[in-house]
Amino acid sequence: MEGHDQIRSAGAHVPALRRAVAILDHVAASSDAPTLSGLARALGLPKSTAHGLVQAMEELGLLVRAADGSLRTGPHPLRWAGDFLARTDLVSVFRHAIAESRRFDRFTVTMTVLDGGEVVYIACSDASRPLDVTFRIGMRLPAPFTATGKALLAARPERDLDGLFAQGFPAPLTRYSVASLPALRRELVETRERGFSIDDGQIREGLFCLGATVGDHTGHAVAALALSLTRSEATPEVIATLGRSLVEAAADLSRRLGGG
Amino acid sequence: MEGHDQIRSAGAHVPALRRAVAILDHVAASSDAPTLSGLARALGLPKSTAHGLVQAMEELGLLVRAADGSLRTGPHPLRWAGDFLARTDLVSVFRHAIAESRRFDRFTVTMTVLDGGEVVYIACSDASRPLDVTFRIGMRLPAPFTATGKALLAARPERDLDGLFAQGFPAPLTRYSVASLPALRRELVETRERGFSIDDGQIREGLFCLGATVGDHTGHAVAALALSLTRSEATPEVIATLGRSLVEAAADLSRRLGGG
DNA sequence: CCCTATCGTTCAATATATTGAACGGATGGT
DNA sequence: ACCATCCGTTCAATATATTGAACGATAGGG
Repeated sequence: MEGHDQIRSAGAHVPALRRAVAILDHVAASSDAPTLSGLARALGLPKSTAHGLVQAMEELGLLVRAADGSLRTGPHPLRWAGDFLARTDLVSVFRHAIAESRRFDRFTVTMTVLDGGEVVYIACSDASRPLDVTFRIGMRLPAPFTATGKALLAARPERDLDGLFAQGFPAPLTRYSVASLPALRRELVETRERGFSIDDGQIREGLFCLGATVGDHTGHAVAALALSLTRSEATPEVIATLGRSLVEAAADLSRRLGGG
Repeated sequence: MEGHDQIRSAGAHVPALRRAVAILDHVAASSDAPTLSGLARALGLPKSTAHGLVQAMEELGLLVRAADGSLRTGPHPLRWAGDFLARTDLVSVFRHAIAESRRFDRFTVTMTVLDGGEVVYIACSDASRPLDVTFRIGMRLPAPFTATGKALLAARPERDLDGLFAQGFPAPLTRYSVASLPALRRELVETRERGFSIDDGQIREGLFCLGATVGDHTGHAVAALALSLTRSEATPEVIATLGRSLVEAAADLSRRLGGG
């Protein structure tokens, strides 16, 4: 179970906090609202321990309990997520540079940040309708398979990859998903050479995505943009042209964030 | 310090989690990124305890540490906030019913949920520009002073108010802010009679807001809308007309959520 | 240049959290 | 209607987290 090993790993501090995070992750990931006993079972927790945690989490606004006892994520993390988004100013900059400028009107453009070995979606400009940030906030996918994730991982020191995937490489989402850390390393070398990343059907077959990192005032990659098209549209000319445009757009966002 | 009493209250369980939440609240509320020693001091925690908590929170993606040691909120709560927003479907419904329909084009309309004794902003339609959800996500204000907060509190059982403000009534934001729980109760009686709430300069002088609750499929108030205008615009006729429209809009949202 | 103050970090002594066992209640099947 | 199963909850015995004292590093002021 996700996070389960993180709860129990040798030398891990503050187990109550780790368990609470695992509970929230589980509840957020569940399509059906779990009960206290159900999540205790799923996460391998004693019922009385889960009970104490859940009670505290309700008091803190982290979880909400329905009348039938089922549990849902509560409003309190909105405060932290809102601060995270406001602080980095990423979404505002995205809006100005991508969504409102109609720079890539024909394509879906998304922005993500890295969270461990996954990417989290924080902004989206959908070609078919107005800006739809909220739908995507918090959505996550394994970084190795996404264009933004590949761009962000390519910008990280090589040694970081061992730590990010020490507990196992994510299971492939399609038959094109990169299947191992060595194979991912080779892709990242290509990404650095090319200047932008490519996800060719690794998230969904037929979907072709380009990615480029956005740097902050220190130059560090803090987010990445991805542009999506269909595989049939992705001729070498189109890839080169859109890749260049995306890198320029990402550089534009970087400048707006105070980067070089 | 906010949350401080919550950490140490008699019978409080899971102190490590409460402390972690207090740390996140502090970091989210700080305009300057605090250091480990600074937040230990601010929250009355032993440095070694704060150190252990912060290290775990970094590992969990709850906090991010800059090169100079300063701390910021991390990306992980996005997952939970995103689930919370997606699950209730509130923002999507808001978008369709308010933002896209241009129902209240000349006014700012916001939507909040209750989190303890505060409201959290989850959507906003600003008269002067396109939908700007992300700017407001997580922003919070004391519920007693806001139009949405008054509407939500009016929909709660009377006895809940004692619990929500057991640890003290919030300090007024302006000279018009309601100053006590008994006075708030009287306002809520008026709110129920009128069918919508009024914030007359309690958040900011000169700002006049109307509020109405949005119910879910069970009929329970899960969010509230507020419409903002200036005090000079707020003649009795305008108040009556806009109040009615807001209640209708809120009922419309309720129907879209499966309510009566 | 030197000294003081504060930082982040470590670890064994001290303080406290966790949880197994048991309970009453609710639900569903026979 | 009754019984079995599972639920949420409680609490004292058991297991473990917390933290004071100390350290090396860093920064700023004299």
